Amino acid sequence: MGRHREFDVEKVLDAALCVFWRKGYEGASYADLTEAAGVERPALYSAFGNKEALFRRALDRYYERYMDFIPEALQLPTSRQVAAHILYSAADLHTRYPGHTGCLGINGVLAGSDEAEPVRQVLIDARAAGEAQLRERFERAKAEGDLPETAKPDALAAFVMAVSHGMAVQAKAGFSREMLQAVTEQALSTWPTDSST
Amino acid sequence: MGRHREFDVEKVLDAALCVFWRKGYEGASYADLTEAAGVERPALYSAFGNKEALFRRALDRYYERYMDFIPEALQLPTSRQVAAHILYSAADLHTRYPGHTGCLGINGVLAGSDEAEPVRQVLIDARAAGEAQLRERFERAKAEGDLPETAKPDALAAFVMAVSHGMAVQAKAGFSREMLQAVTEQALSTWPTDSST
DNA sequence: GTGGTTTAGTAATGGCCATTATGAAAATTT
DNA sequence: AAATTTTCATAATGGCCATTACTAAACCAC
Repeated sequence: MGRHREFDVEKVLDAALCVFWRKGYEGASYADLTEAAGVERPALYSAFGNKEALFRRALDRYYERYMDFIPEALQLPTSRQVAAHILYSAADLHTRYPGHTGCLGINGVLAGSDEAEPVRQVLIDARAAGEAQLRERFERAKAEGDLPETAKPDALAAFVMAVSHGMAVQAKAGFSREMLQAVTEQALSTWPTDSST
Repeated sequence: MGRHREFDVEKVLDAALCVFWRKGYEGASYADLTEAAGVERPALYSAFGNKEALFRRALDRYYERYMDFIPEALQLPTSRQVAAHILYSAADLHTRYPGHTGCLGINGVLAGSDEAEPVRQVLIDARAAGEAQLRERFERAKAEGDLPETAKPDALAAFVMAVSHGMAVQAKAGFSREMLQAVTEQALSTWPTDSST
């Protein structure tokens, strides 16, 4: 019973996601969000709670819809393919939409006022979770002989993430996709090979 | 004639630099700045102008005092030493001060409200200038035979900067210096060498 | 010491911010 | 159709923001 919701929650979430992607958490105001979503302020509050909750929902959606290349990559047969898929996909994602370049997780709250600390922590945790998955995948690769005994899975995972994050920063600075692909190729040229093969 | 200034401009600038480093441009309020500097609001305005001008002064100081490893690196004899010096120095700088990790230029304004656009552009330009110097250095290395004919100086410069920026992000997420050094080693592991030597 | 000039510090100003009170409108239930 | 419940939209609220009048104090030249 009661009145029906007149807007599409998913569409509003997509609109909010784009605004946060472009302006970051603190840089995005409710004026920006309502304009992008075409929905009045109180509707956003009643549907999502406060700004932090809205950002978290947008972040979840970001991982679902745009970071799906991570689980894809983890299932590839060799560690090199895993790294290559992640880096090429990141280069693509960070330059795909001229309106919001770079990475939501990084643009979101690298720095900001103390009030944004909880949000910052959420993003740090999300990054750490991704990196942990990658490290485990590389540990498996080492056990399987795909990576040499001398390989350090934690360093390799951190390296792949660092290059990906660095490309996100560069994308925000206006780098072309081709340049980011060249960066990816240079990064992959350092990939260790199993010397016994 | 007239009254003397009672505070040390350099010290105030250092204090402001630290605040911007930690909180970014928009995240730093005048309440933060005056508290850190121990100087009242109007004194900051009369000495530096507005917030943007203060940030620019702090940024200049940042390059002078903390990014001096870039000109140092450019004078080293081989391209590999150049890259190594930059990456190790960045790993060190980004983790040197627990209170303000990462890089001022990146924490500053990766994303934010539209009002911060001019500041964002200043940082983009500063990054681009550094990268251009690096590219020119690698072009020289290629001409000197230190890098092979197949090497792409622009891609190598972008790669070094990407790894450095990525490490800055990771430092902000709490990575240890040791981990960043491992990332650096991985990045340097296949620096192109002149095959004719 | 006095006049002119620069700085210091208090306290204001207007604007934007996230959040919400209030009441009208719409839909479901009885 | 009447009662109830939920959403919608206007407009308010209090807080923090960058910026600045304004007054008092400190210094220099004469």
